[in-house]
Amino acid sequence: MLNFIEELKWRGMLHQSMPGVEEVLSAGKCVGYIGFDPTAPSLTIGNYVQLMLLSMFQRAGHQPIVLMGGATGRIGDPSGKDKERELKSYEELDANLAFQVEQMKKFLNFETGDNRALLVNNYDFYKDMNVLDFLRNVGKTLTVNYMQSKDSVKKRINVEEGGEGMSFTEFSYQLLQGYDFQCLYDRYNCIIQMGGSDQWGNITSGTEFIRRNVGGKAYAITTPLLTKYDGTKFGKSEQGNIWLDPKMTSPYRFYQFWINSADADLPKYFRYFSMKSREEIEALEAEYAGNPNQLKKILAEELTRRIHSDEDFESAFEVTSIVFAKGDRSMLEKIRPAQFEEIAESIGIRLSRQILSEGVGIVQLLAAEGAQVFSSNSEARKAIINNAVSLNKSKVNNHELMVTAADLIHDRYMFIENGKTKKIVLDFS
RNA sequence: GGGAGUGUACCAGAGUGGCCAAAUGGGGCAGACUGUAACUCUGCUGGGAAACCUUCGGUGGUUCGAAUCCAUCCGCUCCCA
Repeated sequence: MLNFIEELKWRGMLHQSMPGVEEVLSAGKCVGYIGFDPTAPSLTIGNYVQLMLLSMFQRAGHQPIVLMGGATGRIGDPSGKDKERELKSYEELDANLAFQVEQMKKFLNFETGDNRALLVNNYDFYKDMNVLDFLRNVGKTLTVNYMQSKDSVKKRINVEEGGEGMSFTEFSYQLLQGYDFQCLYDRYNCIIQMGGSDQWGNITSGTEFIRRNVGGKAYAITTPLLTKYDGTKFGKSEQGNIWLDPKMTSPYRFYQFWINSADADLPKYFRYFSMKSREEIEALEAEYAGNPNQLKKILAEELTRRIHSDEDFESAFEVTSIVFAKGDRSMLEKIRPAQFEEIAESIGIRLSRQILSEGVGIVQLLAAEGAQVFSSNSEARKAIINNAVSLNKSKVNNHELMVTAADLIHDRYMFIENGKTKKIVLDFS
């Protein structure tokens, strides 16, 4: 069985922890939780780090609780945000929450064992509470002074340093999160809260709640904020966030995200995301020390298989090998129609055949509504003039080129590349 | 309630009557080099083939001409009460 803290340490996933956690954890089964606010209809690859944490916690024999922020999501966590946030509608939040819960089920064991994961919604803690109860039972716990001393609050309040101010609503967020912890402590004997390092302040508010209101002892553990080697935010690609929902980020794009990651980030990513053991990971790193691309492939494969499926990986892998192969139009012609269909499924965009009937300018085609390759004619033209665009594996060097049905592969597809990594199949079905 | 500021493109931020589609930096995209990496260098970064059109919080004015002046409204911040 895993030693939870040891595991976190060698993976570089331990940022801060309260003294005494190690002893408590090694003394036997503990209950711990991580909160997730339903701010989006899918979890992101960033949330996945927290799921890994819960998963390791579970594999170490402890019991994880997923706390869904039905209530806290309605408020908005100010941590790590330099601006007040737009509130989301209740409908949207409820829908998001349902989607995210579905995704969770894939990564934690909610079904069997005496340490099976529990799912709790903090809306249940508040739905029957009125304002006076809140002020007397929750608000009374912490002083404003204490709450103000938290980093996330200080940054926003200190105007000399560019703080933008903060509404009372967001200021109260830490009260909710603190009270959450207390409720879980009461109901499930939950004594550990985990989270990203930006959550430290909120988590320690929770341990204060438990100490003051029920005289208990609870602990905090945080992971370092995962960043890219250049210090920028992890988990965004050119096209935006990397979601776990295949409808929002296709398995192909998910696979490509890892293949495209920087060499310098790889060791860190491997330790954060791979379920492989320490021995396996260290062996792989030694074996492929001079070949980071191979390591990227191994990690990309593992994650695509786990987060999506074996079939999704096979498909993403195959599409990648075809689409990135060197060659010319004749090579595209050799691809079987059935296989082309699979490629189109990953990176295809459907267009009406009609626009080809009389021939269409390459610029107009690529900027066409629905083609989504470029957002305007001039953008498309500039890209072509910059030598960035290929049609059926050959560079387009004339922005007035007319495209006709003769340019179709298998009388149906066109293969467009913008730059080296952006590949699109136009599907004139 | 009183007072002082402030609002410019993805972000930061200059511009204070024409030379402004708007400096500069960051970010983004692309090209060269490579390995679908990084570094470096180069180009592009509102729309339009162009004439020209739309943009500097909103509206309405002044003017031959407004991001720039005036009025008014809205948002944000700070100080006093």
